[in-house]
Amino acid sequence: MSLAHVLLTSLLEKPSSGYALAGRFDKSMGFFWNASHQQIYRELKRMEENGWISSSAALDAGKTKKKTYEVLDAGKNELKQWVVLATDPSQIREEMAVRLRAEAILGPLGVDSELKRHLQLNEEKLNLYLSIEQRDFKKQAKLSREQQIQYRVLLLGIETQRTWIAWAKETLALFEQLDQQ
Amino acid sequence: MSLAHVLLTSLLEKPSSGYALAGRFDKSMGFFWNASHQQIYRELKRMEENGWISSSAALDAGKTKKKTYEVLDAGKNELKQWVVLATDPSQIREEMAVRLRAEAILGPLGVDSELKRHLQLNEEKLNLYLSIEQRDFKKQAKLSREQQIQYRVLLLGIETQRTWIAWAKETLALFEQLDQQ
DNA sequence: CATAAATATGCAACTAGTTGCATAAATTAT
DNA sequence: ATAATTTATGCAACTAGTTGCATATTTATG
Repeated sequence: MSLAHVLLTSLLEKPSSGYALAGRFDKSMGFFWNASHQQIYRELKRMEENGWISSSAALDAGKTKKKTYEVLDAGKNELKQWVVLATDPSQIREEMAVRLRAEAILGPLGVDSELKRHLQLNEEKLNLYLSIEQRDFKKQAKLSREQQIQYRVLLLGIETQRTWIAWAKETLALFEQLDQQ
Repeated sequence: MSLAHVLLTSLLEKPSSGYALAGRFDKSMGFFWNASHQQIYRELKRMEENGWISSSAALDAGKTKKKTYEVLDAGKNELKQWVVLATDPSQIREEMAVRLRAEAILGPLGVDSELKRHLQLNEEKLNLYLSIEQRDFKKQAKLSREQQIQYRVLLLGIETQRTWIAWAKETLALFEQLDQQ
């Protein structure tokens, strides 16, 4: 299981409530591993039972039911072990590839409209990544070890988006060409 | 659900037994959407109950319990609908990105060895894709509509691998540099 | 000041995916 | 001949992930 490890990493970066973690998943860690709030709450509960994290009433206690979670030593050790564990690369799930193969065999169905939509979404995502790059990594002259590694992670996102976008544009060009015949 | 649609596409490309589908998932469709044989058998059963596919004893019946599945009209219609359905791009799950962020925050743990191992695996995968490209798409002068689309799908795999490999090499270079300090 | 939106947590029921095991015939190797 | 491997299908139990709902406070908006 990895959601636990994602949450441990996120909590080490900044102790937070379940709600804050869920929010953060829309902007940062969630680019590479997403989860719904229900999944997060359930997992946090399990992790606390395991003794990996501890919860305490937040500073604004009384106002809301907010709990702040912190990583315990047992959680740190678990994460350290996991980081170097030999695991095979996780399976790719590229739905668009399957759709194209269905389009190839079942004749013109019009996947290109969905491809266009995804192209736009991915262009927006790339722009978001690029703005984070500007904000967090381009303004400073010197990056810390931590920042340099975090930048590498962001760059994987940037390069992956660029590749997908270029591929989608060429693929759309092919469909236009095929339609003209 | 999409496994059903992956199987429908695969069966349209070639009517097969569950075992053959599972085998094919290691070489072709499985590059973009993988499933275990248990999942495949269970899903085929459901699809038959839905009236999307029909099974018949294979030609070599008597020898084995093999069943050959074929796509029915209802299955074709289901697939046609699905292809143009507006769905958001599926979530990325890049475990290596999470590991790097854990490494960034918990100090040097040695992720680079696992990164190296994945780099090699991904180089092997790229070579496999390139050999398929040679075999299926580079030798012929003219490609059919179907083949041109299938080639686009393979190219997504090739470009994705190339991007990941280049990124991993640069990331390993960073770790070497960080280690020297 | 009322109401809409955001903050905050969680249960229950479901679907999808994984792991471990069981079975049996056919083919290949020793 | 017999042992090992490959072909072929499947159940049962589990873990992971999704969907729909329920609840309560706090803060912004008209």
